[in-house]
Amino acid sequence: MSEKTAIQIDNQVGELLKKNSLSVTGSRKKILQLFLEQPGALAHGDIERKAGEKFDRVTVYRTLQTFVDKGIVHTIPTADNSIRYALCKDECSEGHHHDHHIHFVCSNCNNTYCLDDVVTAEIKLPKGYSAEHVEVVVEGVCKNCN
Amino acid sequence: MSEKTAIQIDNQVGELLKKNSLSVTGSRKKILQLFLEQPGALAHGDIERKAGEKFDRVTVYRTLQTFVDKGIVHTIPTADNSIRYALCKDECSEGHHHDHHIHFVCSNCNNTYCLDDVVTAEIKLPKGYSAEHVEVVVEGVCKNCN
DNA sequence: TTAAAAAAGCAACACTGTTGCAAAAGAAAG
DNA sequence: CTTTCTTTTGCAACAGTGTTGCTTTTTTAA
Ligand SMILES: [Mn+2]
Ligand SMILES: [Mn+2]
Ligand SMILES: [Zn+2]
Ligand SMILES: [Zn+2]
Repeated sequence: MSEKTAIQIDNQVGELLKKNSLSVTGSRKKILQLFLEQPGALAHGDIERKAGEKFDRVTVYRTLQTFVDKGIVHTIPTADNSIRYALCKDECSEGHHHDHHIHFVCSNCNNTYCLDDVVTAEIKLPKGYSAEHVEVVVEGVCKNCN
Repeated sequence: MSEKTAIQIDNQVGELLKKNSLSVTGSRKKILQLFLEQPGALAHGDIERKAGEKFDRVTVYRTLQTFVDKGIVHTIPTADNSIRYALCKDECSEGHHHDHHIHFVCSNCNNTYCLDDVVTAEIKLPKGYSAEHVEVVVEGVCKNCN
């Protein structure tokens, strides 16, 4: 599959917003575009740098929070304490994320990837503990840097 | 095994500091005590609240950083982007942490535990990716809250 | 086109973490 | 125990991050 065209991305952006009953505004289109035109995850800072000249810092925060609430993006915790955001797959619905994939942070290029196809073995917890959610973050060297 | 006495903890604190060639100071003793007299992990805020009336905020930051550098404590990333700190096992040496255990965050009491005995299966990454470090954080209900 | 609802921008603020520097405390030696 | 040297602490100032209340602007829907 080749690179997506600007038109294709634009259509996808509109669809995504409508599907989630969100009004179509400049900041939402711009930020969603950023996610769609590249494969990895974005830190808040990245987004602010790329969209922030045009939009207020507060708007970026509120837009991302809206996307998380609606199940359009999900957050990825990292060791350096900076939240990353990545697009959810279609199955995520409002207030209920289904992202059970693991995340990979490249120590070289610092990009973060959702590895959707990696299956993780069930974890046997000690007696008395019950799991609700498991978060796996792998740090290493990515495909492009290897 | 019963609860540790104040004397026991005090001895342990002294030993730990000497073993790592750190001078024995009020803040280091106090903060190390906090870790030793309870099983879970501590957020920076916790420590600041419990030790901060006596010590400056900056001192707490610097003390924790020193402990991390020396391999006395290790950090635990969490979904809410607040770093937790927990005591390392004996094998950790300066600049080289060996904590390959998983971490458990209770969604009820909000305590964080190191689960040293849980073994995690090897993760099969896609071609081209190589792992250096794997971080597993399980969220659920802990032994005390179940 | 208009009215109602939602979002954006702005200012102000709280919280977190960092740095430089002077004062205080600790370690080592005599 | 006292002196000297080294390390740590406290303080002040600051940068970065995220939040809130309120007003203006934009979007939506009738
Ligand atoms: Mn993901
Ligand atoms: Mn641990
Ligand atoms: Zn890379
Ligand atoms: Zn609990």
